Amino acid sequence: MKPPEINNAWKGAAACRSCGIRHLVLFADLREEDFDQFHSPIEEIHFDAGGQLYGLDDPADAVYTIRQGLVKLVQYQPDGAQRIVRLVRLGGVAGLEALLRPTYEHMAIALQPVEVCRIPVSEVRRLQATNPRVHYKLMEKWHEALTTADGFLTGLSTGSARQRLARLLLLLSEEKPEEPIRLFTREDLGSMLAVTLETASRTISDFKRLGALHETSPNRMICDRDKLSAIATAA
Amino acid sequence: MKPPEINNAWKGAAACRSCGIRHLVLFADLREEDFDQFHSPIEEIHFDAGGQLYGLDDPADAVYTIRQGLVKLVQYQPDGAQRIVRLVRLGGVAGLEALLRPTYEHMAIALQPVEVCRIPVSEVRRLQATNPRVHYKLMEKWHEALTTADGFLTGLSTGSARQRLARLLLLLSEEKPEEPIRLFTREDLGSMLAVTLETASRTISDFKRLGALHETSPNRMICDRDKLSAIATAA
DNA sequence: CGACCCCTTGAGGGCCTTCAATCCATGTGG
DNA sequence: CCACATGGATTGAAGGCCCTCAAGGGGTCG
Repeated sequence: MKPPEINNAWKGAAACRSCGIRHLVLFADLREEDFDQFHSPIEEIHFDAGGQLYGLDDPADAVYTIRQGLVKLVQYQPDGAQRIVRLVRLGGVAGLEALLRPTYEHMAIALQPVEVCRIPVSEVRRLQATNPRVHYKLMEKWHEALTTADGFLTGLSTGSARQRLARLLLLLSEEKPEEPIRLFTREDLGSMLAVTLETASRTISDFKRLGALHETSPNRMICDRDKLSAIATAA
Repeated sequence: MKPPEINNAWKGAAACRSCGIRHLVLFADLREEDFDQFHSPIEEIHFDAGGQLYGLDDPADAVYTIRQGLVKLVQYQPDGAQRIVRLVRLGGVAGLEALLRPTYEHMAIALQPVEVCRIPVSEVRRLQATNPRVHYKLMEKWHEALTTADGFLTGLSTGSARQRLARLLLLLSEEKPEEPIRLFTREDLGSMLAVTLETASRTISDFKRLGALHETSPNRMICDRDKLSAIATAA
């Protein structure tokens, strides 16, 4: 167990006013004077793949909006194994429980190089109290998280391992179907689909043989979404 | 397919002021004058087991707080099979998406005789805008739903069928460990644990033989929580 | 009493897990 | 520059758990 590298970097105060994805996140519709009211700094932070945004039971004093990359939310099963309960992508928010609880209820880890905005809870609380739109956006984010969780339950936790993996790949490739997707470790794949890493590996290999996946460079895959759809819904 | 019986009954306008579980639900901390502001009636409704609170894609114009009984939230899997994604119990809320979406995203069915309060969306919206405590309670309910979903993912969708069933039984018996719990159909059990109804049945029988379950009357079981815990965490 | 629904139990087979060995890329130290 | 250690990926073999198909049991209701 070597100590983790310095895998996050503070990139300076965020420029919320000119944020390119503001419409996706909490501060859509803020007015100029709202920005002037910020008391605590909103930071833009980079994490390398594997970097930890926050840990289980860490003091929860900020929520994180994802500007780029992919973050996994992990819980521990009764037997101590890990289970990935959600993925958070561009525009998504991690750590919403910080608004209600003193500590985080998951571990949040970057699956790819990630850019996030770290927003202190105090700011979110103040803004949602005064600004109904922030309040509405916040509820949308809760709903988003819940919808994702439901999707994991119906899509990624039922059916054969082949079907589950195919559905996950469809999910990962839906934004940019033409571009290759970065796949993560087989262990992560397994703990997302509730199968072993060996099964994940075998199934990936199988998909490559079938032509449903095409590996352009190590762990970068182009998805044949038609073939994957056929597998995902197969009897 | 016979048409469903008349299995719900309007029980009159709810007496929110004197509600025994008000501290659990959305209207904790309302003042007297808030109640006077109600425009649409809040109804108290009874459903028999099997009764449907709302269906998938129904127009969503109310949220439901559960006063008694157990409600399942059901989604359909890609192959058309049903999947129970959440259970809602005393104090829980079903249909929160009504605040954000025009239609419901699940089917909500009573697993037992159920008492609910049906609260029109318009009332919730108005109250949360003016009353920060309602707004806070609402967020708590979102969080509650998400926590339940996470529990389903980590506890009820991983491990062997034996472990999953044991965990579910622990969940169902945690409120009143001494009292027998009503078990639902093996099909529902299966679609909650992502196993077949036969496996659910076999495992129940097995638990009875082991003494982990004791059947007092048909489908009423007393749980030996120690034995179930041992099974739930077994290697 | 028979129809119906749900539960139970059996037998066979397939999928996935488990244990294990090998391969490959990377990085470290000699 | 190469040997070696390391961590992840791949593949094999054996076995067990769960699914599938099927038959029979028990309760309820017309």
